[in-house]
Amino acid sequence: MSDAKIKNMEEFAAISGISRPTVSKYFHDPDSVRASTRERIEKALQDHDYRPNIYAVNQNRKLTKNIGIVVPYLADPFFAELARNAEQRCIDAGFRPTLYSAHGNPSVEVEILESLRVLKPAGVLMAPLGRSSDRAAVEKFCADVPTVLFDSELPDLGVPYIGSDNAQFALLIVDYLSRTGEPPCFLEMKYPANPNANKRRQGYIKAVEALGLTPHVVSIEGEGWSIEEIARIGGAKAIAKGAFATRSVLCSNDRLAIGFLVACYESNLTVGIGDDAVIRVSGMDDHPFSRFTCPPLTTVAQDYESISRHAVEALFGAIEGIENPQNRILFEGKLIMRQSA
Amino acid sequence: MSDAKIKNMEEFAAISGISRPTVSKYFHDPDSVRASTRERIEKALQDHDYRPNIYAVNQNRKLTKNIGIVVPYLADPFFAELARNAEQRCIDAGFRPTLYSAHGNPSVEVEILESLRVLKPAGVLMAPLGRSSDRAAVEKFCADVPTVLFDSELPDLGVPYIGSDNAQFALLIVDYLSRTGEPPCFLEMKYPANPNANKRRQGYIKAVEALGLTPHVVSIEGEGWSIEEIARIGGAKAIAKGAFATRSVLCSNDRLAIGFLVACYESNLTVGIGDDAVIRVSGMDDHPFSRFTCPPLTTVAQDYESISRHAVEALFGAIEGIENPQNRILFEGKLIMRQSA
DNA sequence: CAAAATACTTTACGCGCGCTAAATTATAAC
DNA sequence: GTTATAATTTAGCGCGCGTAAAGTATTTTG
Repeated sequence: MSDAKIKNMEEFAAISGISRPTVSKYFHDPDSVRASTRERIEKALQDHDYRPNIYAVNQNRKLTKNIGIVVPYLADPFFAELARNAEQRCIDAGFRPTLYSAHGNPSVEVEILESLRVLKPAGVLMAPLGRSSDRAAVEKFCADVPTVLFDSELPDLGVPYIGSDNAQFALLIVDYLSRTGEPPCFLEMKYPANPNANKRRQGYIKAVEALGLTPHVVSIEGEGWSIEEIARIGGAKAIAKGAFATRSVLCSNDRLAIGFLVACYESNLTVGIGDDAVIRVSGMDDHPFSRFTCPPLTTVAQDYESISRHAVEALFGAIEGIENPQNRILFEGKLIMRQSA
Repeated sequence: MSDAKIKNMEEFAAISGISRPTVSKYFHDPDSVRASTRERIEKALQDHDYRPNIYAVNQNRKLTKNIGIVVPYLADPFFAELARNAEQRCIDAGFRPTLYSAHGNPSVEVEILESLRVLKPAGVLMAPLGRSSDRAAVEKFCADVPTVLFDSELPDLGVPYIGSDNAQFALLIVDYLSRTGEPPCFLEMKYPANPNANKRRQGYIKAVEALGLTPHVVSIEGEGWSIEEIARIGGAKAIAKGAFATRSVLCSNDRLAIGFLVACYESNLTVGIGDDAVIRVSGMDDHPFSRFTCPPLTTVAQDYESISRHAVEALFGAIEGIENPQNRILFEGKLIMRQSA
């Protein structure tokens, strides 16, 4: 490794004994040059460690190799995992993903889109905040940049969407809980962040009614992304009021369930399926932390793998201008039985 | 808002009636132009929504406004929070932060540094993986790019470091636990990911010995970042073996404690300070989830705020070439008393 | 072995903006 | 109103690379 630093492609081309346009071609696609020239370039590359200036490259290419990955709340390990998965797939495909979190804030979400425009990304993978998202801003962005939405849908936007079949989630776990004990009540936030919550509630009601039973929905106050804390406070109140008609609670998502478990603990309700337990609690999502609650949380697992894979593939399709007829793909969940229910 | 799209600064300058160099100056620093010209530019900006091409800008500036924020494991909410905090501060200072996670993988960490070189960032804020980091690669990077390390130190690297006074953490909580009950045993991973763990163990030993007592360190097997799972498995084994000499366990960090709480649950040990409790468990870090365990976790809170603020400030100093004599700043922790101990 | 096909080289321009020096205003100070 | 000062304009080069056209070398084909 020579320490003589190479300034630009011109110099590097001279050193490797190949013309600059050919070297440029090589960096764009190594297989596009003859094997013998490729070898010469790669030999020079070993000795001199040169890399094209990314700014000069992107200035001249119509399309950059950048991909934006936008999630609503990165401090939620659920989104961190989804983002990580998608990120790796983009890298493997030769793109440069960049991660953004709206931190639960709609104006931050809009700012992210603005700053993404400047980056002229090839495409964007976006899990919107949901209800609080600036629909118009997102719609306009999607019209300008190939975008695939995931996790949370913005209805009727005409943008490709990959997510979970939330109604099926509810059906699955209502079925299980009803088979193994009392049918569940449903715990949710009164003003949930995204439309998934509504679909889960509807799925719950339908599933319970299909069993000829009466649904019981408990909606608690509180907005924003401090979901565990909202569930802890609201859950304790609901317990004190005797709001739960049965000894089984299905929470709209795992973070709510985690908070509700604390509420139960603080209300001296033993949770689980043991003899001493007085209440069963379950969630939905298979949040990374759900297996480390006490007791470990019974839940419905999102198909992380399939969602991220299909989202990325749909994006690559959109980037290449392929109109996918299947504009909306939903994946089923799997029941994860643990000790809480 | 006219829809006529502006191609470049030349065109925008013509529309706003100001010369291009002045417009350029404005974008570099709005206050560097006369108020009256600033108004004219901003008026044109309202009508036409033009933004300088970021690639052309960065190609010509010696120094970009990019800042890299590198953390070892973004799916850990602790790092997500630290990153978020630092990110916001960078934005407020007019920089463009980009978030990277090594996902617990040393080779990914090196790749991040490589790709950061290409971005020619003004500076980098890095929480290294720790023990598994490629020291040589990090050292070389730090020599080339202004870098501030935080959370986890790479000793004797001569790079500014902002972190916590881990020995003080241990002292604080050993003191508390010993005052209110039996002195704690110390639970840790045999091969911890970063040097903080060692300092905490040393602090624990010193604190216990200062009380004239015998330290008991329990080191469990397992490597990597699945810390809760490691603690669950290893903790259960240790419990079964009767490895804990006292009825009080101090875990090296909150994630270990969260896993250990599950081990206790599964071993039918009631945790807490109530009459029925047989063991007290505490952690260190004040992990975002530590308040939602059952029982809520007693811990020592890292000073997120101070760490991120000082790290960012130290970085800004380094960017401006200011040699800070105080090359290493440690912050004290605060005792957070909850129901687990 | 000649012709055709492919790969490469040379030349040259363009991308959008940073930056500078000199000339020309506009503003502030007296 | 004159000066000193600050702000702006004019003019033009340079950054590093993409890309196109035309010519030359190499490989493939028959």
